[in-house]
Amino acid sequence: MSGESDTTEKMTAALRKAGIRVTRQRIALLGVLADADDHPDAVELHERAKLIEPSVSLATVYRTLSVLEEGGVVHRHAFQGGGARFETTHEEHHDHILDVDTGEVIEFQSDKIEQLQDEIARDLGYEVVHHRLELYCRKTR
Amino acid sequence: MSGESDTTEKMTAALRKAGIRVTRQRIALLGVLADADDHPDAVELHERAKLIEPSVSLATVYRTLSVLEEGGVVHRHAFQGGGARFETTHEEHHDHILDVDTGEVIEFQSDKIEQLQDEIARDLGYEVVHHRLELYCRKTR
DNA sequence: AATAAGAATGATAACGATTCTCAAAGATAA
DNA sequence: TTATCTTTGAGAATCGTTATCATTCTTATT
Repeated sequence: MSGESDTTEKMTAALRKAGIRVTRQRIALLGVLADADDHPDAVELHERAKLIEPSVSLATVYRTLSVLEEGGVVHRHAFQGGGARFETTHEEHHDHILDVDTGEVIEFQSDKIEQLQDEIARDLGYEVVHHRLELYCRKTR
Repeated sequence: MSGESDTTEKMTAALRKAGIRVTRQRIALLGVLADADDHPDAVELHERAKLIEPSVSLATVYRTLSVLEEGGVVHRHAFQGGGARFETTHEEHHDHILDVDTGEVIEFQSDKIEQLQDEIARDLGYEVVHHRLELYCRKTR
């Protein structure tokens, strides 16, 4: 039996793997991110991280998010209104539907759209470095 | 022969048509927007408007841009990095390619992509209210 | 385990883009 | 022309985020 939680070990390993120095704050924040199945902003992540590691400051949350982003561990999204929101990098690329009434975020993926994007760019003499596709939607009921 | 410029008359008419009160500042800003073939931000629009009407303040530029947006006269875009950028509402809807090296903005339009978006949303029980599609690209040479 | 060197941290100031406040000036309709 | 209501300029305030800096912590090396 170890004194360290399973999550701590996992996050430590993940940080080392990404070549990022391991600190209590980073373990806490990465744990929070791994647990989140929504797309929280920095302030929300700060709230959650404080429950695990009360000393984390908002400045460190922002700094760590940038570090994790550079390390390819998280993605930053700048949806309309409010600040940036984050999610851990998982399997395949996806885009987002945003429910304009509830603020809920749904992920989707379409090879067809990706192909069309490449095609359009190519025809204009460009290649796509990255893109942003957000559908602001309302539930049809 | 009129003492008023042709542009002034046109902008005045456009404002009245949109049900927006006519002021010197608004005429100037709308004239600048109509002339712009790029996608300037508020500060840039302020610079240009001051050449026509030196008294315009940045606050009024922001206020007027919101009014014009509500009136459907201009569109506001929040591209990555920096502040919002604006363009007059012209003919058909379009999306944007952004040259990541030069900052240049190219417009494009694809019915196919629009259709696919609607389809994807529909399948998930949503209808698209509006969307954001930006391709961050590099010239292939 | 002790250490040295560099990196990360918390607190808070600073920042850029945008909005708000409020008294003064202006536009519109009667 | 007047009365009413809107818009304006100047600057303060706000929001999300980044920078500063002295202190604390990680890490690699003993």
